[in-house]
Amino acid sequence: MSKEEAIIRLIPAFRQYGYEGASLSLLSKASSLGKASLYHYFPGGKSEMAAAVFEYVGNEFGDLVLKALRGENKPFVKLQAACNSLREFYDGGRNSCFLTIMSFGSADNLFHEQVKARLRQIIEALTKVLIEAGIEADVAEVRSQDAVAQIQGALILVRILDDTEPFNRVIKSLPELLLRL
Amino acid sequence: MSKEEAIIRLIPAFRQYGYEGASLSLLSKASSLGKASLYHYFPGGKSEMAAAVFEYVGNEFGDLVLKALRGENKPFVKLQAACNSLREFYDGGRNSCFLTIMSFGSADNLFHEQVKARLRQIIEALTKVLIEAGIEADVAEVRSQDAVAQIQGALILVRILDDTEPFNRVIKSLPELLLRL
DNA sequence: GTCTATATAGGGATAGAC
DNA sequence: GTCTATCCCTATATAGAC
Repeated sequence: MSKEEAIIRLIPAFRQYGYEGASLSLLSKASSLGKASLYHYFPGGKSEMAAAVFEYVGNEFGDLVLKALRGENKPFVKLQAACNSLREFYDGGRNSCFLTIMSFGSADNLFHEQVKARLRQIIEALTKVLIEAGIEADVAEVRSQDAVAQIQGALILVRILDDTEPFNRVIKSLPELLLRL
Repeated sequence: MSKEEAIIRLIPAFRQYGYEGASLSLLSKASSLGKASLYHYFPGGKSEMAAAVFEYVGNEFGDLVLKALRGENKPFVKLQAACNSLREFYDGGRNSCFLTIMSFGSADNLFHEQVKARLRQIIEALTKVLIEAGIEADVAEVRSQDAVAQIQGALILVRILDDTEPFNRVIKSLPELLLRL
């Protein structure tokens, strides 16, 4: 098994149980690897596993969502593409966001700066598209922040209410909401 | 020390570290009570402590925020009052929401239904005010959900970005956003 | 690279004195 | 009602065989 494969198998465990909740026995089961094997790939232990997962998922997000925001298409088209990618990335709202997961408990102590950097990157990419669309810079920034908050909040509602509708609704309305006059 | 006092002292610990992250040693320090004393007040152990905290905070929210949504004032006035209470309740965005905290890891297994009930209660109370204001029922419900999501998301942004502005902005714009035509 | 077995620390929880 | 001391279990992490 490759390290990448190991990381991929760890993702759902951290996603569902959070950093503290994902015990090594649990991670071992989830990956079908003995504890010692996990330590072979991640000598730094659990925190290194979480860091690897966080980085991997972050890159995935970059390739899938942020990529859609770059390029030469019209802003509205790019936003629509990004929203489709978002739906895929979050599995229609069923996946929790790692930024949220990593912002609690001791994970926050360990990863605060990295999480902050990722979030800023997302907001910045979104802001750029809005500016392209002719929206004033400071309005664009605020609106991007609000959009990200809306998504994060929707993901929480989905978890709690056992209903993916809040997420789908947000995703559907997002491009127009962002580009409103 | 009364049980209520014990609960009050436990609140910040659970808020900051989450359910799994709040170890008994930590809870013991936070409350200035020995572990055995904690078990005197909460024979059911940590889960009972969390349940008590969750209930207490929920009641606090009811007395402070939901109360503002009842009564005879005009909808817009009630929403403004509720937003002021929200700002107080979340300490300007510095407090995380217990609904979010309790929706991860094993806390989710333990408290899922209670968390869901609380969230529904909040959405319902909000929806009722919007209906009073003449908004159609299904629009009102959707808009209430979105508002709650916006707040939850803003609280996450605040945590991650170390900046309370996203929360304050949402709170400020919420009454008009909810009652827009 | 993966396993079994084990070391060590910290977790939740209890007993019993005061 | 609060403490000290302690129990048992699980958690993280490591050793060493294959």
